[in-house]
Amino acid sequence: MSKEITPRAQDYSQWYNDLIIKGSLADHSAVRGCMVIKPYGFALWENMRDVLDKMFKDTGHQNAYFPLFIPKSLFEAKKKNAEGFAKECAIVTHYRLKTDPNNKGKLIVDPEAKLEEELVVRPTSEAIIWNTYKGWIQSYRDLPILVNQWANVVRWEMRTRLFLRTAEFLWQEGHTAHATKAEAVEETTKMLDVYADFVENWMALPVIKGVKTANERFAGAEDTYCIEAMMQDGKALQAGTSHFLGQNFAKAFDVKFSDKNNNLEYVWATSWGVSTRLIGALVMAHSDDQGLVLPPKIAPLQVVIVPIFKGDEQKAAIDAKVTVMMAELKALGVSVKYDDSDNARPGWKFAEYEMKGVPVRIAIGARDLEQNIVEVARRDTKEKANASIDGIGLHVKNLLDEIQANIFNRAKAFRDDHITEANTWDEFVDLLDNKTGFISAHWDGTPETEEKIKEQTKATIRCIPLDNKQEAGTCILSGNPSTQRVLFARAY
RNA sequence: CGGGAAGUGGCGCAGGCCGGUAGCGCAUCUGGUUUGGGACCAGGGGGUCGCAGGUUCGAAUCCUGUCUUCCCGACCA
Repeated sequence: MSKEITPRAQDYSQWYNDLIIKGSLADHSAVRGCMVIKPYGFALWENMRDVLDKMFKDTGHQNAYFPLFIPKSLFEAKKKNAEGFAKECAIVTHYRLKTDPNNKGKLIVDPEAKLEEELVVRPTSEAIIWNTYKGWIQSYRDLPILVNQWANVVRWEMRTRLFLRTAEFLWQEGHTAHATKAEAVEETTKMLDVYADFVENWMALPVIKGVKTANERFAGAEDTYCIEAMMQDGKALQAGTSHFLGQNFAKAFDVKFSDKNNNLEYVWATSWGVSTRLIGALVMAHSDDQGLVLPPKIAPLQVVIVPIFKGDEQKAAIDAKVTVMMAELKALGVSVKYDDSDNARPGWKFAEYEMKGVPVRIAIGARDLEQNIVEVARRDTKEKANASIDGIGLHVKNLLDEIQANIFNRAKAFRDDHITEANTWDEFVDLLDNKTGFISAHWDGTPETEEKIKEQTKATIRCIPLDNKQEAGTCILSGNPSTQRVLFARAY
């Protein structure tokens, strides 16, 4: 069949692409570097979005929306930020097309319709938002501002991969303004905790919280905090970032407020975001050679019921039982679909729902009815077991919880098993090439050394873990003194 | 931006060197038999061969140009 997936061991990249496309999450589009997110993939994103949105609101944030276009003069106001993104910006220069006088039926850009000032299609929204905040903030009484927006952004990447790096992607970006540094720093770490909570407890993906080195820091930030996850090939994937922006943007956009003592002060800022890239992380971390493996808590569909029958009589008897089971499951908040379509046989359906990563499958046939049981198959381990129809709702609900926990534990065991300490350069290179994963090693703290390591091995410092212990050592490359180990890895 | 591959029914591909008006698998439609791990039989529908020029009596095939996508690299918060 054309539905076969390239095994992980054979070609990891192709395996990933196959999962995305054959699992019906997304497709390539006619636009270079841009994908079509299909209904199944979008349902997954919606579930993730809904959970995050509630978490943001529970921590006092509100949603708003800012323009897609940013006037170039505003964009370049914060120099460091602008330079960081300059190489991958899409620019609007004209506002009208006209028919081509030399080529009937074709359109050309109307040279008469050149914009006075070019518009940058947002790669991120700090500039337009801080320009707006200037008008919102006069007094300490106007602070804090805790705003989030769900939006699309465009980054003209040279090379793209479905979900992991696309020219256009969906994300949320929080932008907050505070009266004090301490409050802004607290916000930065609070949102990092929210991300870690979400990714670990909903996506079942263990992460390491840390802070980025200067080289990897967000353009315009004082500090970039991150959560780093490990994929099944041992590579790292940055799953979310939270930036402490200091007063950088306030100064660039002249945003001041009067404090209680009537002194004018610059506002302190944070920004934080996660994107559809998380879907890529989810897929790469949990799935197998049979298809997607989705965590029950965010799976678009948690349970599918497949009937097996000969003739209308059996079908009617099965339908009756299924109706009862469905009601029971739905009452417990479980999403369930009864696939009694007659255009595919049971075996085909089994394979199809495994491809799509539906956590639990229930098969019910005539011989099950006689014994009042069903066959329950779990996607994560592919184990099958019979279960009594009585109390099936609770049974399945518990099973979903068990699957959620198992997927997390499995990923965590793999992750922990692939964090290794290296104490010599040879050891470092050997681990990177042969064992893969994260390598905990001493670093002398200079950007130059970090850069050299990257050039020689393609490994970057993923983060300095927040709970890092201090210990004296010598840098893996330079031999200079070091006070702590940092995490290196090759990354997506 | 460098290197490679590819654009042919909805999807995946063959045909191309050697030009003669398009074929296979899957999907789809109709009828029937089936249904506990990707069913089978019979019949049917669907394609200006990426686009634009050129050579030729004749181009999917040869030539020139062009567009797009994918993979590898460089680049990447």
